[in-house]
Amino acid sequence: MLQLQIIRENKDSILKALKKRNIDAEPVVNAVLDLDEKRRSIQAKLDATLAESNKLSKEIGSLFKSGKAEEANALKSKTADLKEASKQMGEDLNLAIEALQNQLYQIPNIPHESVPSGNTDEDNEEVSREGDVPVLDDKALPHWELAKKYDIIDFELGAKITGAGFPVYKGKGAKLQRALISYFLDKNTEAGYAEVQPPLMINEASGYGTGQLPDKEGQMYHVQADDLYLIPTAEVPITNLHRGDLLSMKDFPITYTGYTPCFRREAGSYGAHVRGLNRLHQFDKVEIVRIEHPNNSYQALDDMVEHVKTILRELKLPYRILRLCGGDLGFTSALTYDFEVFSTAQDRWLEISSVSNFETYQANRLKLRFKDENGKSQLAHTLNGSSLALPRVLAGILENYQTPDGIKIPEVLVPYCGFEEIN
RNA sequence: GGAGGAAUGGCAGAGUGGUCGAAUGCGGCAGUCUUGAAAACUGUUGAGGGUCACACCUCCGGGGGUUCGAAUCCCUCUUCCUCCGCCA
Repeated sequence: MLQLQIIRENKDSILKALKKRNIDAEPVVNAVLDLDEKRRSIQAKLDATLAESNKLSKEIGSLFKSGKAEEANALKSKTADLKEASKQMGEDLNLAIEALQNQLYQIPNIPHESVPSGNTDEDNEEVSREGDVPVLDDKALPHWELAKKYDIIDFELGAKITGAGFPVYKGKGAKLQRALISYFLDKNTEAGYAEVQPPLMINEASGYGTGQLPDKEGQMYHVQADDLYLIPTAEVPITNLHRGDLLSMKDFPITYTGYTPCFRREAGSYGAHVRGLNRLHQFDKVEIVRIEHPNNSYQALDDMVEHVKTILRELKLPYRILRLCGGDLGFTSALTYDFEVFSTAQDRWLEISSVSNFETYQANRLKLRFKDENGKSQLAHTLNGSSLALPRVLAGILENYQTPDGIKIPEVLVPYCGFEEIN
């Protein structure tokens, strides 16, 4: 959520920046400014009334103390009107605050200046590309065929147990998945990220904190009986670890990594592009999260990008990095780099990581602040990235490492797997 | 699930109806001392709103109530602790 003060002071530049997202934010920004004005005016009146009432109370108190009960009782009657008025104003104030909040929730983050303009994923800017795309023979199969051939992932079985998009990993497929999780976590902890295992369900406050609510309510599974949501990503519980915190400078940087399953309803997604592992309702992901001083957050973002690169290099998967354009940028993000692995057998790029700086957008909702060098509290910056999303890495490995005789295991994973080939 | 207890500033911890936004300790910051550091000593230090700046207002887990006045009394919810039951 954008900071009110910044909206007040920079309306024009905010509107201009939001145009990169192809939205005209003027109506909502105007509504925010009006409601803010309204809120302050109600607040001022309420404060004056309360001040008067406080003053009377003190007088009454001192009159009682000095034994002038009669005068005190006379004053009491004067407070009734004030009380009634302040009650009404309090209700008006709450309504104004709520309305203001609702409008603020509708304004997305301001794109970073480096974000290219554009509407769709086709307008994303490729910033680098690395790795060799293997040359496969004509009999190369997409991963869902390979999964069946070697009996390592069973989509139908998962559909029986739960539904489409909930695969069952079997045998070496399950082991490979576990190997990847361990490998990712090891890489991340070696790089200094502290490992955590957060809850897989979150409450409403956490959902609002990182911005999944109210914006993406329909994308999360909601457990009605307890009013909890299944996490769509570890970003939510891990970033919320510090909701409400007032940090000191020496706490920075705060860095975490965590493995969790992720649950996404993905309502309305069908067709060839969501086949196999390409898009699931439940999938595994290892996440990295950082909380940073504002001056350092873009350096941190670069560090995260570099870190993910080293993993993909070790896995020897061909990848490219995209800087998301305004139209494709997530609601809460200021700058996002997507990593995509080239799947030879499908002849397409698969998104396997998304690394973002949210600047103060989430921190504002989280009330995640720190004391700066002047002793002032200000909002921290939050960042996160996948390192990595398992299914598409798995798809990439299966497809790119296939041979007529079986699927080779990337060298770095062999110690984790305990075998060199799936056949 | 049942019975009790608790929730206070960055942390610990006093405070049971009227200058309490809140003692004290730790921590933080500034200074004295020191070649430097530590120790010691002195001062300072909650958050948010509001204002050009003051004033002023709000906040003692959340919500509601009693009262002229609530951290303090009542109701309710949440969370934590102890005991009992159940259980991976």
